[in-house]
Amino acid sequence: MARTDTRFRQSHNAMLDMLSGMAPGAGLPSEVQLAAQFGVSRTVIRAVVQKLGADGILQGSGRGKRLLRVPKPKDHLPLREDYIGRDELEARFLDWVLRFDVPAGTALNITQLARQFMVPPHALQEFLASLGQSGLIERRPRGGWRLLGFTADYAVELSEFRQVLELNAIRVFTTLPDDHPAWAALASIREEHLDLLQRIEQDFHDFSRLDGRFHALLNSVVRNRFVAEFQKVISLIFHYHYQWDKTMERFRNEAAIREHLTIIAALQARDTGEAKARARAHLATSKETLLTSMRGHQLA
Amino acid sequence: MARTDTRFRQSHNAMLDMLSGMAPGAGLPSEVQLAAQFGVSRTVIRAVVQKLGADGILQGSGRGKRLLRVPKPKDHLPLREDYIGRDELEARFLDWVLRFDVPAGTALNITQLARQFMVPPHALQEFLASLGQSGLIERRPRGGWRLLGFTADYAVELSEFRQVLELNAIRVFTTLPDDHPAWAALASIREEHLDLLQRIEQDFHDFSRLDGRFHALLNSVVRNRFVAEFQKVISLIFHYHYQWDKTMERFRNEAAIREHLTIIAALQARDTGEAKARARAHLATSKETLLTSMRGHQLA
DNA sequence: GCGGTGGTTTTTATCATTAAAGACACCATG
DNA sequence: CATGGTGTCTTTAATGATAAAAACCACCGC
Repeated sequence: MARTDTRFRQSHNAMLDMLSGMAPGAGLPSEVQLAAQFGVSRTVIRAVVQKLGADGILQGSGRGKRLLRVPKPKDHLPLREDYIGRDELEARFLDWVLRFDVPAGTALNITQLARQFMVPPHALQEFLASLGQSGLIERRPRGGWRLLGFTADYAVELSEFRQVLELNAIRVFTTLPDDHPAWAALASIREEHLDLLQRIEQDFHDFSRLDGRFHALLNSVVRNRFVAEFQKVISLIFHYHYQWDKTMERFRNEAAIREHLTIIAALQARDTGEAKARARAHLATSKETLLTSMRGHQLA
Repeated sequence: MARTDTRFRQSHNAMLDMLSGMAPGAGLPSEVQLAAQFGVSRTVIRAVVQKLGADGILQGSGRGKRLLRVPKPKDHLPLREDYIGRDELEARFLDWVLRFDVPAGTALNITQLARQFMVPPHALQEFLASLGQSGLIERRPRGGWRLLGFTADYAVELSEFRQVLELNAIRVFTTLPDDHPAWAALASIREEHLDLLQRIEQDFHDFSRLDGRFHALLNSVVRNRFVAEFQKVISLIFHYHYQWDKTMERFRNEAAIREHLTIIAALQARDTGEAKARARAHLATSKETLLTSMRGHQLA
């Protein structure tokens, strides 16, 4: 088999479901209508109709198709639920790389990884290529891939780049007109910070997501596809590391919340210099956290 | 045939060349030595030796291989010089997209493009995936690719991103210690600017390359793989557009040189604020040039 | 014992196959 | 005669198969 016939099977079963609601002898809609209804091409519909004819469920051909007998549950075709989507592949792969700190320079094995992640080798190949620009992966001269690894160097450069983007975002933020929706969002997220600070003893775990949303908000005011693209990578990696370093988590998070609040205050006061300074301090601690988290993890 | 046997053919011919310098009856080096010498695996060497044996050039097997007759030029295997490299593919593709302004939203046809660019479809697929993060291309839901196109929006965002990176580079530059080699490079490139200014009437075409090197120097002080990666894309696109817009080229270039010189002067005076301001002005004109160049090209 | 060779396994790039999508022309029916 | 439907065919991209290349291992001869 070449391409998977998932589409055919799904349409087949959907057609059975439709036919179940009809009386024997009733006529069918036209092929074009069926195709539009199921969101597939006419080719698929025709294949389904032909199979149903062979199975004795439909009778006649062309315009004169009629329902011969009501389909039974057994007529449904089983469909294999293999193959995960691209997003899940990304999550699983990063999880694998970051969690089991694969040593830098490891040669990656396409087929093995493809089996491991339950994707066709082809899809993995494409995924690795798309990761190429993130600097985590390198093409070997003659075939194959090499994992450059998530090294301390990488973390430092990532943090520095993040700082460049985020300081720029803050500069842009302070120049926004007062009626810009971002100001309302900022006030709202400030409330959330205060709220979480109140119940920090129990709910300090919630900070990771709040942190992600806060930084996303800051960067959202920069309408730039390149920034957005990098932001995705950055937040992903920081998010993953947050899940590890459990040391002092409660205190780290409380300190981070307070740092966020000083940034918010400076922004609301339209004090660019102060906001930048506060953000610099916050990003510096964030970078340190990332680095110590990595060191701790390498020992484990 | 699955993989191309280019490697085999090259080794085969290289081996013939080596044998030409030997006398009939002479013994051969070991397989491992030959493999190391030609930079291929033993498998290839063994295949070559077997073929040469079948062709009556070598005799015996294993340790006892001897040269039977001196090979003739006709024994050389022809090797197909198809298939360009990855760098040339990148150049050709960008050239195609930027030059023939393909309308935004065009669906790309893998096989057709692969033929057009003389690469195996597989390689093109991987190339497109690697371009995914540059924002020029998008994966269609069910197979295929869509060219998002080099629109005015794209150019604006690219320019803005460039500005963020470059202003940061300038900030870093002014903090460099006096004995950093970048200062010498800066002085040297300043001389080149002055030199070109002298002979601007004839040689204004040389500016494009000088411009590229100037901006590369600025960014080189930021040791960051993400910056470097983006710098590649940016300089590529700006370089391509420089080749088009011939209107006022002589005057544009002279003005740009003078702008460069003011930036250099501010840097050498360690005046961060002034350098940033000058750079901002320069990048603004550069952006305008890019945009007008695009408008002009769309009319053509 | 050591270097070399033969055989075998693993892995990756390409090829051939096939499902899906779309285009076109003809036919039936009002 | 016009409109909508169907049959046939072409094009395209995903996938399984496959061969080349590299790596591994065990054995042999000196």
